[in-house]
Amino acid sequence: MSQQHSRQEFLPPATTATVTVFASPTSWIESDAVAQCHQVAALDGMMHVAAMPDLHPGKGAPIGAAMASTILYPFLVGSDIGCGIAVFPIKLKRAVPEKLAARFPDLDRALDPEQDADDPAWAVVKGDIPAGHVEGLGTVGRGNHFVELARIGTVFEPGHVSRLELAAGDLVLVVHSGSRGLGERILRAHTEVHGAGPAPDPDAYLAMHDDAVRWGSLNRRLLAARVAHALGTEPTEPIVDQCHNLVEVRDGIYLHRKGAAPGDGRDVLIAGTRGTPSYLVAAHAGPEAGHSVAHGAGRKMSRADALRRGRAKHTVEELRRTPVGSLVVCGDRQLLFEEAPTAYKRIEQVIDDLVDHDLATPVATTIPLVTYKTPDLGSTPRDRRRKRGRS
DNA sequence: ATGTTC
Repeated sequence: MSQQHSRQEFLPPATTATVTVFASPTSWIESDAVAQCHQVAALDGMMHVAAMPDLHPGKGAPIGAAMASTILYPFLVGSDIGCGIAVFPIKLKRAVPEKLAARFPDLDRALDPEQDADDPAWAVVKGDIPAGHVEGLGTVGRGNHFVELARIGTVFEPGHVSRLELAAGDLVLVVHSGSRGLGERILRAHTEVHGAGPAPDPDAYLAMHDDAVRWGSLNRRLLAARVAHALGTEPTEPIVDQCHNLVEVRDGIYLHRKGAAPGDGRDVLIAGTRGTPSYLVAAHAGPEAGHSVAHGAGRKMSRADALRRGRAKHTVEELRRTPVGSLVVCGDRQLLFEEAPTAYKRIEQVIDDLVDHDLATPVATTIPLVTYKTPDLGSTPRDRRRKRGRS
């Protein structure tokens, strides 16, 4: 027995995890990202890596993948535990992008439980704030996060859309945000001791992880409520709220999702870009796909490349007023270039790949009207203080 | 991605 044991140490792992890429051969998939999938596949305990058509390289681990393992690796979820996309119906009498863009509240400023005690957005908080973490509550964050006012565009599945009590032309708020500093703190606490190694006490990690997932969902509700009130209407319950950075325990296996949304019989909003439609899909992914679907268009360029190439190719004005006629509220010029639609893959190709692999059925598109990322240029600190005073 | 950078 001991002989058998020692012999195995000189052999390759008995089982090498499978890697499946759910994309067509012509889809834009960087070889670096596929290489990362194979690095993940070589980890102890790894069983299967399912790469989504929005796959792109991440920091250490690929983004746009579901990874099933007998061992829990916190770095495969990353720091933004609980990040996800929620969709909230919203009713407005008129939707003129210019007028509405000016009314968005400052979503870089956290809701303070004492100073903002009378803010009506608090009504969406039913129980305790997860982990008691009030820092950054109600803020959208940076990177690819946003709050978007959009209208339902093409309807592919009329029955499904009417079951959601929606119709073409109706307005929705799409909120993409995560757990801000909380998830970052949870990953850092692990990494400082164990690096990219497994969680020594998976249940202890999962308890903190679950807090971050709940916090992210609550934060998306708070963001939607802040915007709804600022636009003169009441908050609603989300019709969709799927988290794409999390680990799910399934039949005793840890299914890590990093930029992959739960796709087993659920509706998912797959984000396009700040200038193209997004797709609401009915997801029906099986085990081969890690029960998952894509979470967005997926980056085609690194942030550095997008900034360098974008400055040569685009003006700030054309990025703020997009091809679909929407406005982008983003006072951070660098972020505006990093998040340019041309820095992303074509969302239609991502959706086609999901459909071709029978992972999802398109239900409807959402067309942006106003995408809020961070307070606008020309909005000085004094302007923002005055705006707060009014709201 | 991030209570981040010099």
